[in-house]
Amino acid sequence: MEDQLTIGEVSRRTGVAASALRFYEEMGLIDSHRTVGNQRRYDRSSIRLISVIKAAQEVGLSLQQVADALSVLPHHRTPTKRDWSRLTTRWRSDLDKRIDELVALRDDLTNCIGCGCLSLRSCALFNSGDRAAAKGSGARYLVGDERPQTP
Amino acid sequence: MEDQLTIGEVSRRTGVAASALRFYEEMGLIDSHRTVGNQRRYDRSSIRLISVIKAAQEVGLSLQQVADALSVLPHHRTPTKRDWSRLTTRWRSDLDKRIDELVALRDDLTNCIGCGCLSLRSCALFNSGDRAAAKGSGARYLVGDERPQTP
DNA sequence: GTACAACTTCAAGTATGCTTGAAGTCAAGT
DNA sequence: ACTTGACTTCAAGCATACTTGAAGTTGTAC
Repeated sequence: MEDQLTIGEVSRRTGVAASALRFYEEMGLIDSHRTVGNQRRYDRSSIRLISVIKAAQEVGLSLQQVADALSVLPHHRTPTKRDWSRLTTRWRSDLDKRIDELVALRDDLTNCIGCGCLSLRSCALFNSGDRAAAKGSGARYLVGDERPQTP
Repeated sequence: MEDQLTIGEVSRRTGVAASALRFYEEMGLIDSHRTVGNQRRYDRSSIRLISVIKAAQEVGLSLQQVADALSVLPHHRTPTKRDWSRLTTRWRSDLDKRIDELVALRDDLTNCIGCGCLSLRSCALFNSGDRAAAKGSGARYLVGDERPQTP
């Protein structure tokens, strides 16, 4: 065994199915080179990359978003510390935002449990349209059933 | 306008498309009754329920999971405080878990940014297989590229 | 009483993220 | 050399979560 991994080895080590690895390659997320007999061989660094992909998915990014993010990495040379740093810094802020959203949701839920207000119109959970709307295009996840400024 | 909402009204107030509402109904997530002319009419309380569904999706639950969770609510009578409480308490712990996972991921990512270790084998991000594995069936999101106990 | 938007069902289509299967090729051990 | 498991491509299939479109019906406003 040289410093090259077969798709099976990569699959076993990452827990990602071989079919998924081929799919990722097709999507441009990872790459490999071929043996004379046309079989894929992976650098060890691919394992890292795949871990990062999985982490990003965990955060809730789509493969397309991951692909976009990865495009900041130089494809033709080994990424440097700085390259990775740029990427992970970006993701960290996505992650921060996502965590904040979930924490806000948790707080609402907690209040609602405390006050039993799911049957009440004053409940934060059901009047959080403003906060959600203020967040922008995503996350309009909660909408009140009262229209504050209507007849 | 009585205390009954048309599908269009519900759609506008929740931000959920009418087609999605029909879909939810088919999935057994929500229900409605019909006019003499076979059009759907919704109780105001449906808005609440739909908000809860959206919140649950935000947390990362599938519609099936939401359906399962909602099945604890009595379908034939108006849910009480206690009923809602049971549901939201359950989700809260899911949410807590999810937040913990993301926070752990963020910490790893932060460390990795600090140390630039994405090229190093000592990196927490790439050696967190144990922690991830210990979490159970979900979330095996990070796998090291070193096999600690192999030749 | 008629116009017209809003509703109805049902079938098919879309996007994402893969998996499965068929049919064939490669690599490594004996 | 031969076997056998691992690999290859390509097409089709699947689950989730809907959307779209066709063809027809309802409800409200004038």
